[in-house]
Amino acid sequence: MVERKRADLDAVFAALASEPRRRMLERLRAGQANISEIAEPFDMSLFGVSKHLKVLEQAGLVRREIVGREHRFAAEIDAIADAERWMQTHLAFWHLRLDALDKHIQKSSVPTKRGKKRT
Amino acid sequence: MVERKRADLDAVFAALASEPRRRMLERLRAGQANISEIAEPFDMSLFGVSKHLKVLEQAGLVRREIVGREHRFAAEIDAIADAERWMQTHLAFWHLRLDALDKHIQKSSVPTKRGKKRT
DNA sequence: CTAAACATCAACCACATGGTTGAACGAAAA
DNA sequence: TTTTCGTTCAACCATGTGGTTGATGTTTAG
Repeated sequence: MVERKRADLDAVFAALASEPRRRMLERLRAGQANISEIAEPFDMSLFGVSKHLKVLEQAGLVRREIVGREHRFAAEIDAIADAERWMQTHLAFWHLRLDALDKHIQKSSVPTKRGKKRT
Repeated sequence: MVERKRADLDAVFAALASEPRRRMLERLRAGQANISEIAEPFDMSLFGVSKHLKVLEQAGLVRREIVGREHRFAAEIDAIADAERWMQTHLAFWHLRLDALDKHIQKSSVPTKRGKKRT
């Protein structure tokens, strides 16, 4: 197995909790880019963009490759996949519970007041 | 259509970017609970927990129902589903691109130096 | 060599976040 | 009514975040 370090969910979710950063990720879906290119559509200082990219990098959402005087960034998939897994699990448990509730409702649809509901 | 207001992704992701809050959500998968019950496993003041729950509530991740002197919380699914959708989309684009790259590699596996790669 | 391009650094500001405490308030139980 | 329970409020503190600027450092181009 690839000894990939488990993504820090706190960092991943925090990095995603910013519209500019999500847009930068979307930008990188089209291929790699350097900071100036990434900064282009934003009304923000270059250094501001650089800071955002550092957040994404530390969360493992992008990879930086320094080539001469430019820093080229590329989207990274594993971190986001980990976060997605947490959500999937959460949703799965949720649906399990809804199913259970459904069954419960069907059972107690008989109007005899026998079952004591705790809620 | 249910006129459900689009979840604010910033708020949802930010709310999820905290281990205590994720644990609280996990707790609520087992059913609703009031603040004291939710606070039980945490080494934190009641008011601290209350603040976390407010964050979850404002992100639309939980629903609060005031019953007498207690505030009962229940997990809410739509907001998380929205965030999950963003991730799904992101991953989908990613895989599309990987597929395209695969094809490109297969094409250019013939050693004639015809295709000009821009990267 | 000199100049331009790409990016960083340190310092700063304003504001949000995560946590505490002690006082207070409304509802329920005695 | 008095007490207790569940929770909020205001105030406070420390730290993190999002943004700026001006100076600096490297790499490439002229």
